[in-house]
Amino acid sequence: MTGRRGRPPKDVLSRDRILREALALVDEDGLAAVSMRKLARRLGVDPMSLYNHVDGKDALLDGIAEVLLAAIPPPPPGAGLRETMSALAHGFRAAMLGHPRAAPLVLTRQLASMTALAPVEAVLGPLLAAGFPPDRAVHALRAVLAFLIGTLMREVEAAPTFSGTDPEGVRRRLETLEEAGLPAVSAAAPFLAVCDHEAEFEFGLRILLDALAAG
Amino acid sequence: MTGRRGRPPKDVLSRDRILREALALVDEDGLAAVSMRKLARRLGVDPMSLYNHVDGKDALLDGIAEVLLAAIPPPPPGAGLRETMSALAHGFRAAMLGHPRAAPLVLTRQLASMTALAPVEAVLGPLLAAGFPPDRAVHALRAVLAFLIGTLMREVEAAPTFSGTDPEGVRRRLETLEEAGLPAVSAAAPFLAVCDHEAEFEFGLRILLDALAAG
DNA sequence: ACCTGAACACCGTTCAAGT
DNA sequence: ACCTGAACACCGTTCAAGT
Repeated sequence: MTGRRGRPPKDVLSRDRILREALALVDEDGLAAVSMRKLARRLGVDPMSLYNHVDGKDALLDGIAEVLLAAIPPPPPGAGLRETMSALAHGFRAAMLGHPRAAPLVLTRQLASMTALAPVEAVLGPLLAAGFPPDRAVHALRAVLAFLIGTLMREVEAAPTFSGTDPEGVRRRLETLEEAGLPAVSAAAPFLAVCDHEAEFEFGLRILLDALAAG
Repeated sequence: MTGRRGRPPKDVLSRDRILREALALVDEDGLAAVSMRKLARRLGVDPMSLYNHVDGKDALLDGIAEVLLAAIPPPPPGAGLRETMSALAHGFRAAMLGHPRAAPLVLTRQLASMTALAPVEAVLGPLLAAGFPPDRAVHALRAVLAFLIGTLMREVEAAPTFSGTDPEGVRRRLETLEEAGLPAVSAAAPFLAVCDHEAEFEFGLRILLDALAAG
Protein backbone atom coordinates (compact mmCIF):
# COMPACT_ATOMS: atom_id res chain seq x y z
CA MET A 1 0.00 0.00 0.00
CA THR A 2 2.92 2.38 0.36
CA GLY A 3 4.24 4.53 -2.42
CA ARG A 4 1.33 3.95 -4.75
CA ARG A 5 -1.17 6.76 -4.01
CA GLY A 6 -1.98 9.77 -6.18
CA ARG A 7 -0.18 9.55 -9.50
CA PRO A 8 2.00 6.51 -10.25
CA PRO A 9 4.98 6.24 -7.85
CA LYS A 10 7.20 8.12 -10.34
CA ASP A 11 8.29 7.07 -13.76
CA VAL A 12 11.34 5.55 -12.23
CA LEU A 13 14.19 4.01 -14.16
CA SER A 14 14.46 0.24 -14.41
CA ARG A 15 16.23 -2.26 -16.60
CA ASP A 16 12.90 -3.17 -18.10
CA ARG A 17 11.91 0.37 -18.97
CA ILE A 18 15.35 1.03 -20.43
CA LEU A 19 15.19 -2.04 -22.67
CA ARG A 20 11.67 -1.23 -23.87
CA GLU A 21 12.64 2.33 -24.71
CA ALA A 22 15.83 1.14 -26.43
CA LEU A 23 13.84 -1.25 -28.59
CA ALA A 24 11.47 1.56 -29.53
CA LEU A 25 14.48 3.67 -30.48
CA VAL A 26 15.85 0.92 -32.71
CA ASP A 27 12.44 0.40 -34.31
CA GLU A 28 12.18 4.09 -35.13
CA ASP A 29 15.70 5.09 -36.07
CA GLY A 30 17.68 1.90 -36.66
CA LEU A 31 20.58 0.27 -34.89
CA ALA A 32 23.15 2.85 -35.92
CA ALA A 33 21.17 5.54 -34.11
CA VAL A 34 21.36 3.86 -30.72
CA SER A 35 23.52 5.71 -28.24
CA MET A 36 23.51 5.79 -24.49
CA ARG A 37 23.11 9.55 -24.60
CA LYS A 38 20.18 9.58 -26.98
CA LEU A 39 18.47 6.82 -25.03
CA ALA A 40 18.95 8.77 -21.81
CA ARG A 41 17.47 11.87 -23.44
CA ARG A 42 14.37 9.87 -24.41
CA LEU A 43 14.02 8.68 -20.84
CA GLY A 44 14.55 12.17 -19.44
CA VAL A 45 17.55 11.12 -17.46
CA ASP A 46 21.28 11.65 -17.22
CA PRO A 47 23.23 9.28 -19.50
CA MET A 48 25.18 7.90 -16.57
CA SER A 49 21.99 6.85 -14.79
CA LEU A 50 21.59 4.05 -17.30
CA TYR A 51 24.73 2.42 -15.94
CA ASN A 52 22.91 1.66 -12.70
CA HIS A 53 20.68 -0.79 -14.53
CA VAL A 54 22.65 -1.92 -17.57
CA ASP A 55 26.27 -2.88 -17.83
CA GLY A 56 27.26 -0.59 -20.69
CA LYS A 57 26.20 -0.32 -24.30
CA ASP A 58 27.10 -3.84 -25.32
CA ALA A 59 25.06 -5.34 -22.49
CA LEU A 60 22.22 -3.05 -23.52
CA LEU A 61 22.28 -4.53 -27.02
CA ASP A 62 22.35 -8.04 -25.59
CA GLY A 63 19.35 -7.09 -23.50
CA ILE A 64 17.41 -5.95 -26.57
CA ALA A 65 18.24 -9.23 -28.27
CA GLU A 66 16.86 -11.13 -25.30
CA VAL A 67 13.63 -9.15 -25.39
CA LEU A 68 13.19 -10.27 -29.01
CA LEU A 69 14.00 -13.89 -28.20
CA ALA A 70 11.53 -13.90 -25.34
CA ALA A 71 8.78 -13.11 -27.84
CA ILE A 72 9.04 -16.54 -29.46
CA PRO A 73 5.94 -18.42 -28.33
CA PRO A 74 6.38 -21.94 -26.94
CA PRO A 75 5.26 -24.62 -29.38
CA PRO A 76 1.87 -26.33 -28.87
CA PRO A 77 2.39 -28.93 -26.14
CA GLY A 78 0.94 -32.07 -27.70
CA ALA A 79 2.54 -31.64 -31.13
CA GLY A 80 4.81 -34.07 -32.95
CA LEU A 81 8.40 -33.47 -33.96
CA ARG A 82 7.83 -31.84 -37.31
CA GLU A 83 4.99 -29.64 -36.15
CA THR A 84 7.03 -28.52 -33.15
CA MET A 85 10.08 -27.57 -35.21
CA SER A 86 7.94 -25.82 -37.78
CA ALA A 87 6.05 -23.87 -35.10
CA LEU A 88 9.28 -22.73 -33.47
CA ALA A 89 10.80 -21.72 -36.80
CA HIS A 90 7.74 -19.68 -37.67
CA GLY A 91 7.65 -18.17 -34.20
CA PHE A 92 11.30 -17.20 -34.56
CA ARG A 93 10.63 -15.57 -37.91
CA ALA A 94 7.59 -13.71 -36.60
CA ALA A 95 9.57 -12.41 -33.64
CA MET A 96 12.32 -11.09 -35.93
CA LEU A 97 9.88 -9.54 -38.42
CA GLY A 98 8.14 -7.80 -35.55
CA HIS A 99 11.34 -5.78 -35.07
CA PRO A 100 13.33 -6.11 -38.29
CA ARG A 101 15.81 -3.38 -37.44
CA ALA A 102 16.66 -4.97 -34.10
CA ALA A 103 16.74 -8.52 -35.47
CA PRO A 104 20.45 -8.42 -36.43
CA LEU A 105 21.21 -8.22 -32.71
CA VAL A 106 19.75 -11.70 -32.29
CA LEU A 107 21.07 -13.08 -35.57
CA THR A 108 24.57 -11.80 -35.03
CA ARG A 109 25.36 -12.27 -31.35
CA GLN A 110 26.26 -15.36 -29.41
CA LEU A 111 23.64 -15.32 -26.65
CA ALA A 112 24.44 -17.32 -23.55
CA SER A 113 21.47 -16.41 -21.38
CA MET A 114 18.62 -18.58 -20.19
CA THR A 115 16.23 -16.82 -22.58
CA ALA A 116 18.11 -18.38 -25.46
CA LEU A 117 17.94 -21.81 -23.88
CA ALA A 118 14.15 -22.08 -23.73
CA PRO A 119 13.67 -22.54 -27.50
CA VAL A 120 16.61 -24.95 -27.54
CA GLU A 121 14.88 -27.09 -24.94
CA ALA A 122 11.64 -26.88 -26.93
CA VAL A 123 13.35 -28.33 -30.03
CA LEU A 124 15.62 -30.81 -28.31
CA GLY A 125 12.81 -32.37 -26.26
CA PRO A 126 10.79 -33.66 -29.24
CA LEU A 127 13.97 -34.66 -31.09
CA LEU A 128 15.10 -36.86 -28.21
CA ALA A 129 11.57 -38.18 -27.73
CA ALA A 130 11.53 -39.13 -31.42
CA GLY A 131 14.53 -41.32 -30.81
CA PHE A 132 17.34 -39.06 -32.03
CA PRO A 133 20.54 -39.74 -30.11
CA PRO A 134 21.65 -36.52 -28.36
CA ASP A 135 24.57 -35.86 -30.70
CA ARG A 136 22.40 -36.15 -33.80
CA ALA A 137 19.68 -34.05 -32.20
CA VAL A 138 22.18 -31.24 -31.64
CA HIS A 139 23.40 -31.62 -35.23
CA ALA A 140 19.84 -31.28 -36.52
CA LEU A 141 19.12 -28.29 -34.32
CA ARG A 142 22.24 -26.52 -35.51
CA ALA A 143 21.62 -27.15 -39.19
CA VAL A 144 18.10 -25.74 -39.00
CA LEU A 145 19.23 -22.81 -36.87
CA ALA A 146 21.97 -21.92 -39.32
CA PHE A 147 19.47 -21.83 -42.14
CA LEU A 148 17.04 -19.71 -40.10
CA ILE A 149 19.73 -17.21 -39.19
CA GLY A 150 20.87 -16.93 -42.79
CA THR A 151 17.43 -16.45 -44.33
CA LEU A 152 16.23 -14.07 -41.66
CA MET A 153 19.38 -12.01 -41.99
CA ARG A 154 18.69 -11.68 -45.71
CA GLU A 155 15.06 -10.81 -45.08
CA VAL A 156 15.58 -8.14 -42.45
CA GLU A 157 18.56 -6.54 -44.20
CA ALA A 158 16.91 -6.54 -47.62
CA ALA A 159 15.90 -3.25 -49.12
CA PRO A 160 12.09 -3.13 -49.13
CA THR A 161 12.23 -2.93 -52.94
CA PHE A 162 13.82 -6.39 -53.01
CA SER A 163 10.49 -7.87 -51.97
CA GLY A 164 9.15 -6.85 -55.38
CA THR A 165 6.70 -4.19 -54.27
CA ASP A 166 8.45 -1.30 -56.01
CA PRO A 167 8.45 -1.94 -59.79
CA GLU A 168 10.95 0.84 -60.47
CA GLY A 169 13.48 -0.67 -58.09
CA VAL A 170 12.98 -4.09 -59.64
CA ARG A 171 13.57 -2.67 -63.11
CA ARG A 172 16.82 -1.03 -62.03
CA ARG A 173 18.02 -4.21 -60.40
CA LEU A 174 17.12 -6.23 -63.49
CA GLU A 175 19.12 -3.84 -65.63
CA THR A 176 22.21 -4.17 -63.42
CA LEU A 177 21.98 -7.95 -63.56
CA GLU A 178 21.71 -8.05 -67.36
CA GLU A 179 24.52 -5.54 -67.81
CA ALA A 180 26.92 -7.76 -65.91
CA GLY A 181 27.28 -9.90 -69.01
CA LEU A 182 27.19 -13.18 -67.12
CA PRO A 183 25.12 -15.71 -69.05
CA ALA A 184 23.53 -17.67 -66.20
CA VAL A 185 22.89 -14.50 -64.20
CA SER A 186 21.19 -12.98 -67.24
CA ALA A 187 19.06 -16.08 -67.79
CA ALA A 188 17.89 -16.08 -64.19
CA ALA A 189 17.76 -12.30 -63.82
CA PRO A 190 13.97 -12.00 -63.40
CA PHE A 191 14.16 -14.35 -60.42
CA LEU A 192 17.31 -12.79 -58.98
CA ALA A 193 15.83 -9.31 -59.11
CA VAL A 194 13.14 -10.04 -56.56
CA CYS A 195 12.86 -12.23 -53.49
CA ASP A 196 9.71 -13.72 -52.02
CA HIS A 197 11.13 -14.07 -48.53
CA GLU A 198 8.28 -16.16 -47.21
CA ALA A 199 8.49 -18.64 -50.08
CA GLU A 200 12.27 -18.95 -49.63
CA PHE A 201 11.75 -19.53 -45.94
CA GLU A 202 9.16 -22.27 -46.47
CA PHE A 203 11.21 -23.91 -49.22
CA GLY A 204 14.40 -24.18 -47.20
CA LEU A 205 12.61 -25.20 -44.04
CA ARG A 206 10.74 -27.98 -45.86
CA ILE A 207 13.92 -29.34 -47.41
CA LEU A 208 15.68 -29.44 -44.06
CA LEU A 209 12.81 -30.97 -42.11
CA ASP A 210 12.34 -33.57 -44.85
CA ALA A 211 16.02 -34.46 -44.69
CA LEU A 212 15.96 -34.80 -40.91
CA ALA A 213 12.84 -36.95 -41.02
CA ALA A 214 14.44 -39.20 -43.63
CA GLY A 215 17.98 -39.30 -42.25
CA MET B 1 59.40 5.44 -67.74
CA THR B 2 58.54 8.63 -65.89
CA GLY B 3 58.20 8.81 -62.11
CA ARG B 4 59.67 5.40 -61.42
CA ARG B 5 63.38 6.00 -60.85
CA GLY B 6 65.30 5.85 -57.58
CA ARG B 7 63.04 4.70 -54.73
CA PRO B 8 59.45 3.74 -55.50
CA PRO B 9 57.41 6.71 -56.76
CA LYS B 10 56.18 7.45 -53.20
CA ASP B 11 54.00 5.37 -50.98
CA VAL B 12 51.02 7.13 -52.41
CA LEU B 13 47.48 6.65 -51.23
CA SER B 14 45.11 4.52 -53.28
CA ARG B 15 41.82 2.76 -52.75
CA ASP B 16 43.66 -0.53 -52.90
CA ARG B 17 46.24 0.37 -50.31
CA ILE B 18 43.54 1.76 -48.03
CA LEU B 19 41.47 -1.43 -48.23
CA ARG B 20 44.47 -3.67 -47.61
CA GLU B 21 45.49 -1.64 -44.57
CA ALA B 22 41.90 -1.58 -43.30
CA LEU B 23 41.69 -5.36 -43.56
CA ALA B 24 44.95 -5.68 -41.65
CA LEU B 25 43.53 -3.38 -38.97
CA VAL B 26 40.40 -5.54 -38.65
CA ASP B 27 42.50 -8.71 -38.50
CA GLU B 28 44.58 -7.29 -35.68
CA ASP B 29 42.12 -5.34 -33.57
CA GLY B 30 38.63 -6.39 -34.64
CA LEU B 31 35.78 -4.60 -36.35
CA ALA B 32 34.93 -2.36 -33.43
CA ALA B 33 38.40 -0.85 -33.58
CA VAL B 34 38.06 0.40 -37.15
CA SER B 35 37.91 4.16 -37.43
CA MET B 36 38.77 6.50 -40.24
CA ARG B 37 41.17 8.32 -37.94
CA LYS B 38 43.02 5.25 -36.75
CA LEU B 39 43.26 3.94 -40.30
CA ALA B 40 44.66 7.28 -41.45
CA ARG B 41 47.22 7.18 -38.64
CA ARG B 42 48.39 3.75 -39.80
CA LEU B 43 48.76 5.08 -43.32
CA GLY B 44 50.60 8.19 -42.12
CA VAL B 45 48.05 10.47 -43.64
CA ASP B 46 45.40 12.99 -42.67
CA PRO B 47 42.03 11.35 -41.96
CA MET B 48 40.35 13.45 -44.61
CA SER B 49 42.68 12.18 -47.28
CA LEU B 50 40.89 8.85 -47.18
CA TYR B 51 37.78 10.51 -48.53
CA ASN B 52 39.50 11.07 -51.84
CA HIS B 53 39.51 7.32 -52.45
CA VAL B 54 36.66 5.92 -50.40
CA ASP B 55 33.15 7.24 -49.99
CA GLY B 56 33.04 7.34 -46.19
CA LYS B 57 33.26 4.69 -43.52
CA ASP B 58 30.35 2.59 -44.69
CA ALA B 59 31.76 2.34 -48.20
CA LEU B 60 35.10 1.39 -46.66
CA LEU B 61 33.46 -1.53 -44.88
CA ASP B 62 31.75 -2.58 -48.11
CA GLY B 63 35.14 -2.44 -49.76
CA ILE B 64 36.67 -4.75 -47.18
CA ALA B 65 33.80 -7.19 -47.70
CA GLU B 66 34.50 -7.20 -51.41
CA VAL B 67 38.16 -7.95 -50.85
CA LEU B 68 37.10 -11.03 -48.87
CA LEU B 69 34.61 -12.11 -51.53
CA ALA B 70 37.21 -11.75 -54.25
CA ALA B 71 39.31 -14.38 -52.48
CA ILE B 72 36.83 -17.14 -53.27
CA PRO B 73 38.51 -19.24 -55.96
CA PRO B 74 36.50 -20.10 -59.09
CA PRO B 75 35.35 -23.73 -59.10
CA PRO B 76 37.22 -26.28 -61.28
CA PRO B 77 35.94 -25.75 -64.83
CA GLY B 78 34.97 -29.27 -65.90
CA ALA B 79 33.20 -30.25 -62.68
CA GLY B 80 29.63 -31.45 -62.28
CA LEU B 81 26.87 -29.73 -60.34
CA ARG B 82 27.51 -31.18 -56.93
CA GLU B 83 31.26 -30.83 -57.10
CA THR B 84 30.92 -27.23 -58.25
CA MET B 85 28.58 -26.25 -55.43
CA SER B 86 30.70 -28.05 -52.88
CA ALA B 87 33.88 -26.38 -54.13
CA LEU B 88 32.30 -22.94 -53.96
CA ALA B 89 30.91 -23.57 -50.50
CA HIS B 90 34.30 -24.68 -49.24
CA GLY B 91 35.97 -21.75 -50.97
CA PHE B 92 33.54 -19.38 -49.32
CA ARG B 93 34.24 -20.89 -45.91
CA ALA B 94 38.00 -20.75 -46.43
CA ALA B 95 37.80 -17.09 -47.47
CA MET B 96 35.84 -16.22 -44.31
CA LEU B 97 38.09 -18.24 -42.00
CA GLY B 98 41.09 -16.46 -43.51
CA HIS B 99 39.77 -13.25 -41.94
CA PRO B 100 37.30 -14.30 -39.26
CA ARG B 101 37.00 -10.87 -37.68
CA ALA B 102 36.18 -9.25 -41.01
CA ALA B 103 33.82 -12.03 -42.12
CA PRO B 104 30.70 -10.50 -40.52
CA LEU B 105 31.02 -7.69 -43.06
CA VAL B 106 30.33 -10.20 -45.82
CA LEU B 107 27.79 -12.25 -43.90
CA THR B 108 25.83 -9.24 -42.74
CA ARG B 109 25.72 -6.81 -45.65
CA GLN B 110 23.70 -6.84 -48.81
CA LEU B 111 26.42 -6.60 -51.45
CA ALA B 112 25.33 -5.37 -54.86
CA SER B 113 28.69 -5.20 -56.59
CA MET B 114 30.04 -7.25 -59.44
CA THR B 115 32.41 -9.06 -57.09
CA ALA B 116 29.40 -10.66 -55.44
CA LEU B 117 27.99 -11.72 -58.80
CA ALA B 118 30.90 -13.90 -59.88
CA PRO B 119 30.20 -16.73 -57.42
CA VAL B 120 26.50 -16.46 -58.23
CA GLU B 121 27.28 -17.04 -61.89
CA ALA B 122 29.52 -19.95 -60.96
CA VAL B 123 26.67 -21.68 -59.12
CA LEU B 124 23.84 -20.76 -61.46
CA GLY B 125 25.66 -21.96 -64.58
CA PRO B 126 25.90 -25.60 -63.54
CA LEU B 127 22.40 -25.53 -62.05
CA LEU B 128 20.89 -24.36 -65.33
CA ALA B 129 23.09 -26.78 -67.28
CA ALA B 130 21.78 -29.60 -65.08
CA GLY B 131 18.28 -28.76 -66.21
CA PHE B 132 17.04 -26.68 -63.30
CA PRO B 133 14.53 -24.09 -64.47
CA PRO B 134 15.81 -20.60 -63.57
CA ASP B 135 13.35 -20.02 -60.75
CA ARG B 136 14.24 -23.31 -59.06
CA ALA B 137 17.92 -22.68 -59.58
CA VAL B 138 17.64 -19.37 -57.73
CA HIS B 139 15.66 -21.10 -54.97
CA ALA B 140 18.40 -23.68 -54.57
CA LEU B 141 21.14 -21.06 -54.56
CA ARG B 142 19.37 -19.05 -51.88
CA ALA B 143 18.72 -22.02 -49.62
CA VAL B 144 22.35 -23.07 -49.67
CA LEU B 145 23.56 -19.51 -49.26
CA ALA B 146 21.31 -18.97 -46.24
CA PHE B 147 22.76 -22.05 -44.59
CA LEU B 148 26.32 -20.98 -45.38
CA ILE B 149 25.77 -17.51 -43.94
CA GLY B 150 24.22 -18.91 -40.79
CA THR B 151 26.90 -21.52 -40.09
CA LEU B 152 29.78 -19.22 -40.91
CA MET B 153 28.32 -16.51 -38.72
CA ARG B 154 28.24 -18.99 -35.86
CA GLU B 155 31.78 -20.14 -36.59
CA VAL B 156 33.43 -16.73 -36.82
CA GLU B 157 31.57 -15.24 -33.86
CA ALA B 158 32.13 -18.26 -31.63
CA ALA B 159 34.44 -17.92 -28.69
CA PRO B 160 37.56 -19.97 -29.44
CA THR B 161 36.73 -22.14 -26.42
CA PHE B 162 33.51 -23.22 -28.12
CA SER B 163 35.58 -25.26 -30.55
CA GLY B 164 36.46 -27.53 -27.65
CA THR B 165 40.16 -26.75 -27.39
CA ASP B 166 40.01 -25.23 -23.93
CA PRO B 167 38.83 -27.90 -21.44
CA GLU B 168 38.23 -25.36 -18.69
CA GLY B 169 35.87 -23.33 -20.87
CA VAL B 170 34.02 -26.47 -21.89
CA ARG B 171 33.60 -27.48 -18.25
CA ARG B 172 32.14 -24.08 -17.34
CA ARG B 173 29.75 -24.18 -20.25
CA LEU B 174 28.67 -27.70 -19.35
CA GLU B 175 27.95 -26.57 -15.82
CA THR B 176 25.78 -23.67 -17.02
CA LEU B 177 23.82 -25.99 -19.27
CA GLU B 178 23.16 -28.53 -16.52
CA GLU B 179 22.21 -25.84 -14.02
CA ALA B 180 19.46 -24.54 -16.29
CA GLY B 181 17.30 -27.44 -15.15
CA LEU B 182 15.96 -28.17 -18.61
CA PRO B 183 15.78 -31.93 -19.15
CA ALA B 184 16.55 -32.16 -22.87
CA VAL B 185 19.28 -29.53 -22.59
CA SER B 186 20.84 -31.49 -19.73
CA ALA B 187 20.67 -34.75 -21.67
CA ALA B 188 22.40 -33.20 -24.68
CA ALA B 189 24.71 -30.94 -22.67
CA PRO B 190 28.00 -32.64 -23.64
CA PHE B 191 27.17 -32.01 -27.29
CA LEU B 192 25.84 -28.50 -26.75
CA ALA B 193 28.94 -27.46 -24.83
CA VAL B 194 31.24 -27.81 -27.81
CA CYS B 195 30.93 -27.30 -31.55
CA ASP B 196 32.92 -29.00 -34.27
CA HIS B 197 32.37 -26.27 -36.82
CA GLU B 198 33.77 -28.22 -39.73
CA ALA B 199 31.57 -31.25 -39.02
CA GLU B 200 28.49 -29.03 -38.73
CA PHE B 201 29.38 -27.40 -42.00
CA GLU B 202 29.79 -30.70 -43.83
CA PHE B 203 26.64 -32.15 -42.29
CA GLY B 204 24.36 -29.29 -43.30
CA LEU B 205 25.93 -28.93 -46.72
CA ARG B 206 25.48 -32.64 -47.44
CA ILE B 207 21.83 -32.56 -46.40
CA LEU B 208 21.11 -29.59 -48.62
CA LEU B 209 22.98 -30.88 -51.68
CA ASP B 210 21.29 -34.25 -51.29
CA ALA B 211 17.90 -32.60 -51.14
CA LEU B 212 18.58 -30.52 -54.23
CA ALA B 213 19.85 -33.53 -56.16
CA ALA B 214 16.75 -35.49 -55.20
CA GLY B 215 14.14 -32.75 -55.59
C1' DA C 1 43.40 16.02 -58.55
C1' DC C 2 44.72 15.26 -54.23
C1' DC C 3 45.99 16.53 -49.54
C1' DT C 4 45.52 19.16 -45.13
C1' DG C 5 43.80 20.99 -40.63
C1' DA C 6 40.42 23.31 -38.09
C1' DA C 7 35.86 22.92 -36.64
C1' DC C 8 31.21 20.82 -35.57
C1' DA C 9 28.38 17.80 -33.53
C1' DC C 10 28.58 13.91 -31.68
C1' DC C 11 30.26 9.25 -28.94
C1' DG C 12 31.09 5.61 -24.31
C1' DT C 13 32.68 5.63 -19.93
C1' DT C 14 35.38 7.10 -15.40
C1' DC C 15 35.16 9.51 -11.44
C1' DA C 16 33.86 12.44 -7.63
C1' DA C 17 29.97 14.43 -5.71
C1' DG C 18 25.48 14.52 -4.32
C1' DT C 19 20.70 12.54 -2.15
C1' DA D 1 20.98 2.58 -3.70
C1' DC D 2 20.48 5.50 -7.19
C1' DC D 3 21.24 9.76 -9.70
C1' DT D 4 24.05 13.67 -11.56
C1' DG D 5 27.44 16.49 -14.23
C1' DA D 6 31.99 17.45 -15.47
C1' DA D 7 35.77 15.59 -17.80
C1' DC D 8 38.56 12.46 -20.93
C1' DA D 9 39.59 10.42 -24.95
C1' DC D 10 37.65 9.49 -28.67
C1' DC D 11 34.31 9.49 -33.23
C1' DG D 12 32.63 10.73 -38.80
C1' DT D 13 32.32 14.30 -41.80
C1' DT D 14 31.94 19.41 -43.74
C1' DC D 15 34.32 23.07 -45.32
C1' DA D 16 37.83 26.34 -46.71
C1' DA D 17 42.48 26.44 -47.83
C1' DG D 18 46.42 24.83 -49.83
C1' DT D 19 49.60 22.40 -53.77
